[in-house]
Amino acid sequence: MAKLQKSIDKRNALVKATIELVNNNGFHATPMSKIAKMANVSPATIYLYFENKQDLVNKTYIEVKAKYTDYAFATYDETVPVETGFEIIWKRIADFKLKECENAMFLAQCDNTPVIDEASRQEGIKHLQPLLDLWNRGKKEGIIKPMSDYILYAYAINPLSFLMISQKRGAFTLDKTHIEEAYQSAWNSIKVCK
Amino acid sequence: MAKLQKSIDKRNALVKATIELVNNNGFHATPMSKIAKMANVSPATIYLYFENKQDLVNKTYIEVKAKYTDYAFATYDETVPVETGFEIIWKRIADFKLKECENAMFLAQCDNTPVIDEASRQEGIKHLQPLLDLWNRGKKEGIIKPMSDYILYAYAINPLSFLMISQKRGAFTLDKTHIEEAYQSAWNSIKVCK
DNA sequence: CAAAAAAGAATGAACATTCATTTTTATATC
DNA sequence: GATATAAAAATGAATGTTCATTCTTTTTTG
Repeated sequence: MAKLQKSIDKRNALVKATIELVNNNGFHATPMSKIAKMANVSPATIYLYFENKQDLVNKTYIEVKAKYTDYAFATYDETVPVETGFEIIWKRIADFKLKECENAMFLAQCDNTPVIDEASRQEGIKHLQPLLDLWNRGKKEGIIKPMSDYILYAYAINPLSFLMISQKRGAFTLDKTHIEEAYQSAWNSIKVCK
Repeated sequence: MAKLQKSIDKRNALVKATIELVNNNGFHATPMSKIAKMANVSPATIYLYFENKQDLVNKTYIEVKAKYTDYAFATYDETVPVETGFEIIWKRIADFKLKECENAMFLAQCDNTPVIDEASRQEGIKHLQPLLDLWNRGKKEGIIKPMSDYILYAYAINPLSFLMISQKRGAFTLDKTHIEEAYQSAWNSIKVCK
């Protein structure tokens, strides 16, 4: 196998192990030695790819966040009507939270704790711009309530994180019907009522 | 001062210090020594009140959760109409998240990470029953959508956590108008549309 | 065979918890 | 009410472990 590919594989294995261990044990209980073991690598090797533990977690966060937004906007075309566009993006995000559960869990944990550098957090937010643009268009057209993007995100998108975590904890199961109900709730919370 | 009162004060100081340090640094970066220092107590003293670090965090979680639900339902009277009851509880919760920011932040962090024992988590959920009862009544009366309590909570209540965290991070400020907008979004997401 | 990558062992710091003493409190006695 | 004393509470200093990171050596690659 080519040297470069091997390096990429090793790096990916480290990122994957980090996600898995942090998800299951929390940041406080995932030592570098365990990450190394899970990635089949010596602890020292981690430091060839990352500066230190904080750097490893920051970079993992940014990469997962990028994966998330790439997925979210993959099928979105900004020429589409606002309501359609919102549904497309929303359903993709819901899909991501269901299918890429490990990645989504990791983001949820990072977004609610102080484990991530402020700089890396800012970096992660950037990629969300297409959704904010869509909302701005919706506001101008009088379709979406003229509220802060934070409130829109809190009601339209963030509830999915809560549902995903509940599902992961085994408290309840998120099926097709639930997703449809959730979508209606999301849309009802941000659309202008006629 | 009476001996008993002094003990209570010391225990409270420990709980308070735990909340503050975990909020600001995360669980992984709050050693017992710092908790002790902030509470003006010797590290050894912590072990007179709590079994170990895990126990300290679990107990802190349960106590804060109880404070949260006590506050939420303090002015609620279950004979009131569903919509009124929901508004009363919702506004109290919003109030709590704004005024008891430290406590609310701590809960948000615990609810999104694996730092809390499953048993303690279960214990914390119990106190939410009055809200679930209200929702059941609303469902029977055809006022509230017949959805899982998890979905209702995800849309009606959980967004406040996201808004509070955003506010704490300085990203935006939650004022009276925002709260009113948020309330409307919450209600719109769970009410049956006529 | 030289350079790069990886490894395992070593290092030193940080930490949770315990231990041996000291201090405080409550009670009993005068 | 003052004093003595036993029990309880609290302490600061160990203890032993775990951990992130580095160092030296070995292995792999081109």
